[in-house]
Amino acid sequence: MTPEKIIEFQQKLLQWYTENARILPWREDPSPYRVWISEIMLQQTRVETVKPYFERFIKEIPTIEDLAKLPEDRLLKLWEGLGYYSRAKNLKKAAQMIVEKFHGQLPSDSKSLQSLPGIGPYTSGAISSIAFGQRTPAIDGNVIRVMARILAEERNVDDPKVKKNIENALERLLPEHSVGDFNQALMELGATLCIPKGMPKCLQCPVNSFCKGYYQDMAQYLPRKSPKKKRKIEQKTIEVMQWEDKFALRKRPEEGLLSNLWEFPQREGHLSLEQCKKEMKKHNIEARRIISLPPSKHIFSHIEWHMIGYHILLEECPKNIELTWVTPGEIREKYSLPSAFKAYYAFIELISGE
DNA sequence: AATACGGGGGA
DNA sequence: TCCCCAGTATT
Repeated sequence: MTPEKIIEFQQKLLQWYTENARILPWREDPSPYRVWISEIMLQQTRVETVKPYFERFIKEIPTIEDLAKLPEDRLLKLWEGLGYYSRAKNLKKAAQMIVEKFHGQLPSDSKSLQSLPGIGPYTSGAISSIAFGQRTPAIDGNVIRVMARILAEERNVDDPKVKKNIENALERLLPEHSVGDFNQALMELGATLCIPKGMPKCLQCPVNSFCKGYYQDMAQYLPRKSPKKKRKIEQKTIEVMQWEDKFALRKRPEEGLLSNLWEFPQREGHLSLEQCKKEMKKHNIEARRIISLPPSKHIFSHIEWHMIGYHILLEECPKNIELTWVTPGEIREKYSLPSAFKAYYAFIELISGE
């Protein structure tokens, strides 16, 4: 593109953004802290999902210092249901580093930002451009799609070489001023017009005259990506153990899936009622009554849990150091229980009459 | 280069 | 059922 064309592209896109930008909580005051929190929450997560989490988070933890000293259990409770929980743990780690190494202020350049845990190539570019006005690209899934269509890039965009090519093309398009708006405009375009599914709304697009994919009538078939691999299926048996008005939870390990979150005790495989009774006896747990609960399925990005469950009513409280006994109300207020256990949590709320 | 890591919404 | 989402860290 000629320099004149580039200027025209920038103007068209920014003008469209001025008129069509959605009103979002993190846009009303794009301070570095708020932009940071929003960008972390928005990683692989839809805008509509993030909105309520963001508002609640900022209200309770308004500054980096507050975040740096926030207890992890409280942090995980605020993150409950949002997924990718290492984001929350990295957030606190990064806040402590910012207090220690950067005098409590987020650095403005993308290189320093990337030295903080949880901040990679996309997020560093987003923060430095949106919060600090630095001329850095912010390439997320939206931008990849928009650029692949503009360039009519038919190669696999999962290939780092192809991604680098898109980055180079985008660098040349970045304006000297309003870079944050420019980056957000590209993402907004991807989210509202240049959409991933269904027909892209090219007729409404402010930059369709620059789009090679549009002229070749190819936009809807781009970008091309590597095929996904299939999920592994795991069978689980969930034990909903009740003693008086309390239920047993245990804390998951520090590493791996759903680390440090709470769960109902579970065993590998689908145990029959008889096997379940046998397990109870083996651990010297006296059950008054065991009934089976409806099966439930939970889909992660890379695993499927196919769960069956048993409600196990106990005579006395077992002296198992692993287990923590809590009421449904306490779970709701204090314990971070992943969405995978929703069906069984709903059951205990139901039988507790809450 | 491939895999781990959540959860939900829409076709 | 599958894909995608304002991706990052680890292997």
